Amino acid sequence: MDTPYIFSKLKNKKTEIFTSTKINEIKSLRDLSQPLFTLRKKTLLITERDKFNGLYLVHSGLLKQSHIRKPGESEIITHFFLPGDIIGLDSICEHHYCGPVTSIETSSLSLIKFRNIDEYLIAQENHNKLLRVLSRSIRTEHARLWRTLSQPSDARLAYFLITMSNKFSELGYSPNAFRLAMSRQEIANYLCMASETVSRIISRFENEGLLSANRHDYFILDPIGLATIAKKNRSSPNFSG
Amino acid sequence: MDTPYIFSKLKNKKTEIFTSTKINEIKSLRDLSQPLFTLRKKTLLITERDKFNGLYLVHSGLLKQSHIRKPGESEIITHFFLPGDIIGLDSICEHHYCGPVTSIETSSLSLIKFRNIDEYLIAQENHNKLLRVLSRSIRTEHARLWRTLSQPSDARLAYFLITMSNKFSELGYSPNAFRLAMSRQEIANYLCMASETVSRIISRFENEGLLSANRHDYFILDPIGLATIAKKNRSSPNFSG
DNA sequence: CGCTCGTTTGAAAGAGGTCAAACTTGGTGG
DNA sequence: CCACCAAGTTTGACCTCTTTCAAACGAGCG
Repeated sequence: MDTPYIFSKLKNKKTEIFTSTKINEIKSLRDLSQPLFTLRKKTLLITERDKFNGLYLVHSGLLKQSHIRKPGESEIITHFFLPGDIIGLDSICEHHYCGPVTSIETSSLSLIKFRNIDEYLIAQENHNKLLRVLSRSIRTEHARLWRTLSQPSDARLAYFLITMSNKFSELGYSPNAFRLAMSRQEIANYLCMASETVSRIISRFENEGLLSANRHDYFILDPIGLATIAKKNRSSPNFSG
Repeated sequence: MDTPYIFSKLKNKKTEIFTSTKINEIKSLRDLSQPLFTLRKKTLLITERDKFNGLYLVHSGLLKQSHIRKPGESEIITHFFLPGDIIGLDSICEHHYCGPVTSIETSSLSLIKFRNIDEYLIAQENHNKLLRVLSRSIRTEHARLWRTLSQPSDARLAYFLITMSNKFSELGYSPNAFRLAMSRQEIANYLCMASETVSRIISRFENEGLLSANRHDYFILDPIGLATIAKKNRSSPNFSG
């Protein structure tokens, strides 16, 4: 199947709408941030040696955070940051960021500067916002990692695609037709699998009529079927629901 | 090898010392908490339906938090809580706790009540403490899960034992001789492996002279060798350091 | 003393990783 | 405009690790 017509739309859509109820707190954080700036693709935003100086709010584009590995080793990707995501939550009150952050495609961001956390957060209101965001972040990250950890690779990938789909949906895009700028290798590193496995499973999904994938363009044909695979897990093959 | 002499000491040691510099913030949080209470072994502290009403500070004993699974499925253990740990960090500003929390052995705890988070956290000081604890918790949990996720099972188990060793060391106990009240099955669920695999790897470690394990009592004979196994990973067999 | 539950050990099967080769695509230069 | 090159992707064969199934073992408890 060729690239669906909707992809051409997606590629040009540059809006930065924050429509999700989930990110209400972020909206107000955005008001406190510095002006937008643009980062060209494959550019380092944060190096491993940068000191923590604030949170970055992603307005458009895609970035990744990775762990430092020895040369020759495959990189470990800990986060993909999409529009609406916040970079640096795990580094508040620490001296340095967790790992280098690189843009995968051209992205626009704004900085919420933290010269001194105590100085910045004088308003009780800001404190509470931040607490909420942090606590939610712990929960969702933990849930995501546990899902990844405890499930076979097809379920991991299906869950990843559904998560992406939901994110795009929240941002006002189509949940079933989207472009993922990251490579297969990067998806594999994010999900802790070999890139060959990602390829194989995508091929299998295509054969089963669940989705259509052409390089960076994905088209989910059977969201329910995909969700069924994402929910299945090792210890309960006869899953019901 | 028989149970080393030190175990008898450990079993009777009921102190609740918080000597770690890592948990300075917790110390002061403790001052704000309600009196101690005791929970008998294998007792539910938090059910899946309990509404969030505060953080629990563990003074002694051992508890586990799990995820709700359908009957017949093996449980997923997301956390073990040792003395000095805080239960509920991922549930601040949420309505419910993440999953049921059960004591594995007799434990003593205190509650830091949060009738209303805004009411409780009037003092800026408390806010900052909590921010620090939360941010650190995101980072350490993330690191732990990534380690678990990306490494073979022997490295997972070695890392788990080292983590336990460090925790006991921080609490003022011996780092090389300790009692873990959880069963093999529970360790396996925590590390996302089959309990048989845990058994096999422990046997292997014993044969290799790395440790001696007798039911719930563990005696680390070669901490450096264990650390080497914990650090090795899939993509770099020729690890150096 | 015998029961039960957790643990250990063995054998077989399956999932995923590694290695290697073929293929596709986008960019470059003639 | 076309040929070529480099990088990413796909596919196949093989191998290793882990799980699963099954049975034996051991300790604690009535």
